[in-house]
Amino acid sequence: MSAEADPIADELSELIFHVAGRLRGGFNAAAAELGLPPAQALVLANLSAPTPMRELAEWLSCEPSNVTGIVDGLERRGLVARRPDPADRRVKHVVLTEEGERGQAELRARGRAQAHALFGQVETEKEHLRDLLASVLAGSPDPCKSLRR
Amino acid sequence: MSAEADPIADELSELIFHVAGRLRGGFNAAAAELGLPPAQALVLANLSAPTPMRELAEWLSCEPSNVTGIVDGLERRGLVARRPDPADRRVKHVVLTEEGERGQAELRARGRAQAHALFGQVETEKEHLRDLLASVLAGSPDPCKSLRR
DNA sequence: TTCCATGGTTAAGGTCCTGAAGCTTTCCCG
DNA sequence: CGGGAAAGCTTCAGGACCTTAACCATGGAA
Repeated sequence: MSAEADPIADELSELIFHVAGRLRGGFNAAAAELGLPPAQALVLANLSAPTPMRELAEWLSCEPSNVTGIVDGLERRGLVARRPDPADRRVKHVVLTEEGERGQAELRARGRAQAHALFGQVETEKEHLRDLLASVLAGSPDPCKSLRR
Repeated sequence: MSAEADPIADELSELIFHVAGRLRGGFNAAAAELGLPPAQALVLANLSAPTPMRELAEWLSCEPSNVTGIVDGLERRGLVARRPDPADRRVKHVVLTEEGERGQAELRARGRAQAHALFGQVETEKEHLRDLLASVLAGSPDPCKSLRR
């Protein structure tokens, strides 16, 4: 149990939080302009293929009962629909409506613009930064599969 | 309005979110073991000098009315106290109790351990990673002052 | 068939957050 | 000096998020 000081790691945590906070702030602002609360916007932005509720819960790292409410909100706004799985009538797949596709495109466009603006600062070192972050994550296993594509 | 693709920036956003999520997950777990909800733990971990409510609100990027509730929680648990400012009787300074000092030490120790574990992966490049992240943040103005020390 | 596991929902309870309204205290300008 | 505007904090109403426990319907297997 190494109790070394490692002040650089402390700094790194703080920096990561700041950068993530900046990104999340921008994302939430974009979501608010579409009249969407953060969690609903997060799902909308990352949903592509029809996805069972349970899978969404895993991806969000929360309880399935919570996902019910979030998807309820998206459904109420007409951005998403529940489609029963013909093979297993217990599961319901969440799918984008056409309105949902538009909202997703809007959110993703804003996210891309924001990322481009933020990381333009390190234009010449983007690949390096990416590799460093990736190797940080490679340390411990992360069971989160991507929801996109 | 450059609408370039910039797929690296997209990747970077996702990576930042993942790393931050890992950190936040660990922090929240540590907080939960102390019986503290996330926001209260966040304040406890970062509070050092006596701090007016308004300043806390700025640091948390939220409305002052919200801070009231969070500090109420910490006060209810005996970790924090409200001390009136003798110079301006409108303001109340939030200060740590002895119990609060202990909780803060515990939270910070866990945070340090976690950061060390995570960023040990890039041992030889920590400084470089720090500089890259710092220059990302240098891009736009961030009015958030540190609460520590 | 019977039993149990699984996917999803409901209900109750707590935390976080906002906006509007209110209180006290301070500040400033006439 | 006096009176209004402004600042700091709280309260209230309302919404969103999240967890646990209980429940229903379906599926699978002994």
